[in-house]
Amino acid sequence: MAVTLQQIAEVAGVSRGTVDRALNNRGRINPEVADNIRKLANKMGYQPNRAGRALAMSKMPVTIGVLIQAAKTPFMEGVLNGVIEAKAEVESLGARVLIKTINDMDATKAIEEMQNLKEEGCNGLAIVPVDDEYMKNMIDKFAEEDIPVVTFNSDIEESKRLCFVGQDTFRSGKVAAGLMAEILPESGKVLVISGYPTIYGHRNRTKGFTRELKNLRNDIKILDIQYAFDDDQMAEKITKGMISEYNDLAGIYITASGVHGVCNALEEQGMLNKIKVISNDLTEQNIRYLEEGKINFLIGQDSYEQGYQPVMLLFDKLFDSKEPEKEFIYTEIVIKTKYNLV
Amino acid sequence: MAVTLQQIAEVAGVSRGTVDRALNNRGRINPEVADNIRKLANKMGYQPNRAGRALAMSKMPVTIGVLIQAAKTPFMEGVLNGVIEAKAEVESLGARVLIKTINDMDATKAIEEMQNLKEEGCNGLAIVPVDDEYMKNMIDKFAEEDIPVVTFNSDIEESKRLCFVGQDTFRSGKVAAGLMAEILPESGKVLVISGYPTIYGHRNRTKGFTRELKNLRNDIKILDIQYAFDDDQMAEKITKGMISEYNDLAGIYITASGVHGVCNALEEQGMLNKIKVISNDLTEQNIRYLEEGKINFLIGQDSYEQGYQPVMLLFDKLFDSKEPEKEFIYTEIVIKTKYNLV
DNA sequence: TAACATTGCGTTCACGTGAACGCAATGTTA
DNA sequence: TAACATTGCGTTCACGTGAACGCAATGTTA
Repeated sequence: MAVTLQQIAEVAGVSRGTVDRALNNRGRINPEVADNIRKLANKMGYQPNRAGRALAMSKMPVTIGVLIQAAKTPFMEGVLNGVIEAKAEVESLGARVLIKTINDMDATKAIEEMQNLKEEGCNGLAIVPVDDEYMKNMIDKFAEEDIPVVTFNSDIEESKRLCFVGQDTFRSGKVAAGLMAEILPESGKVLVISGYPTIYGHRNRTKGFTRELKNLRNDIKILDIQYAFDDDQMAEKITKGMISEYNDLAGIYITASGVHGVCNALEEQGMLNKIKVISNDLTEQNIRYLEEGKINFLIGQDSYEQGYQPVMLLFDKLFDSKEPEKEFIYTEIVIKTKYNLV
Repeated sequence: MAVTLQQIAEVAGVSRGTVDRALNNRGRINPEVADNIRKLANKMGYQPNRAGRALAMSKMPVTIGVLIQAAKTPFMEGVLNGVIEAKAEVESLGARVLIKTINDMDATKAIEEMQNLKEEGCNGLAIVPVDDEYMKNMIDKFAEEDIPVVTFNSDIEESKRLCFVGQDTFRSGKVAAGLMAEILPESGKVLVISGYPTIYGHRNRTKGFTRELKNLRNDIKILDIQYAFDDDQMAEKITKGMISEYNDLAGIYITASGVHGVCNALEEQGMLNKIKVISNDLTEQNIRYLEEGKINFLIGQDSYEQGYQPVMLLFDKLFDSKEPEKEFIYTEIVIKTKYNLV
């Protein structure tokens, strides 16, 4: 049977209140007495009973805010599912979770909503940040006021956020390279199409991909990285250009949006299935192309965990004073073919 | 703020006890009154507070038994981690989890341990069953005594178990076929090595694999299925035989143990990297071969979920009277290369 | 030295629930 | 009709915890 505060109090010969003060560092206690009690609690294997704590804290419930884009992509739906599941779980323990969706993650709007959430009583915040100086300052301000902020999906490393939950994008690029190396024929050229080079994740993916592919296949030449800025028409134009320039083009890796344009180009030039295509993100369109066999692999993120974890990390911190184990909590890198979707 | 029994009682103009009787179907209540209260509770969005329930039930705690092999494979460690995590979670709500490991899942021994667990007060059981008539009867007996049994990893479909948590093995075979189709060269032969044909999972994997590969690649000939009975030497002998018989052998799919034998054969005959190898299960040895590039893909199971889910399903059933959503709860089919291990 | 603050403890209240008990009104049996 | 059972409710207790309060002993300030 589990050890309770009362049992510790009896063994220590003090009252329950004193044990409480000792274990929760509330002060107003003789340091020696506190130390003894802590040692005793440790020896007896005391673990606070969550149910008791939850009831006692229901007067001042832990309140977690979640600020998230409203975008209706399968990825975002997965994230939202994770958030909702976590919400149900912590709410059954008396906590509150306020979910705010905004249409586009514009920094000014987001900062405004952060302020609103604070005024609604949030003592912890999970947010998909944008790379913006004011947003960083806002996160730091929250942290200084002892309102921990967890970033997820994207990150501002220099900020005082508690931790980050998301993908290791460099490694994601390496996974793509490993797959490409498996399916490429003997010799040939590979095209890398990146999104905005200013976006950290895109830069990292291309870096991981090119480095590892060079390692694995010295019979393959990687063409200069092309930037399509998440634009399908641009991606299509680039692809067409490369196909006509290099008749031994064997593979294309796209770090971001633009798959539609690439597939259009391949189809028009009759190169579908001849040129291997690997991309990231389980968007609806990407999934359709995967099912149709127009692209070979998708590298996905565990969207559910990216929603679930931030809420839970904040709850553990605010409810149990439990710090996250790591600063970077990387979600699994998922390889998807048409056979293991869902 | 969350709705409580007390609030419902006030609105309904009855006492809290009456609401409790209505919502938990305890009888001793006017059916009309009960019906009204249930409707009201629904309308008010009542969700029982887990913390309150947990405290109230701490006199007769929910007790969950887990019966599991002691094998020290990475897979089993993952399962055990999942069980341990779930244990911590439900114990913090006052429940108890008794974990029993046995060295080999011998039916007689397992049945004995099931009996022991029942005598120790288990009111729910998670078990990796073996295909055995007596075991099936024991599971049925438990079910009849209102002790729900969840099977995981393997299953006895005909039994009265609550549900099964594990892999869809047929689909797992199809995933392997999809990968094989991607990496095989133009034309050639593929060898399928199965474990014991009597084991449901092995049969299903070969079936899924052969059917789908035939679909995808009519330039590829699939050789007659060979049985290595999870034996490395047998697998090695088969592989050597096939290599010398067919000089266009291009791929090998192994449903079970025997990868070591296959790799030995390939190495001796200088065919490493020339013949593609795909197998199942993230054993230590398999992972090493994957890292060394001797095998191309591993199809893995989500071991953690296979330990975590059964305990949670039983807890939800026993604590919240919540039935599992499905009879078959399939864990994700994971594609592993050396780049997305862990 | 009087007035007040701090230290170091014990005690009480409240949180929401399930189980057990109480008890009047009504039904059933011999 | 007396003795007992059942129905239909209300009431109380207990679970473990955090916060607030109480209060004597000791320290600090003017």
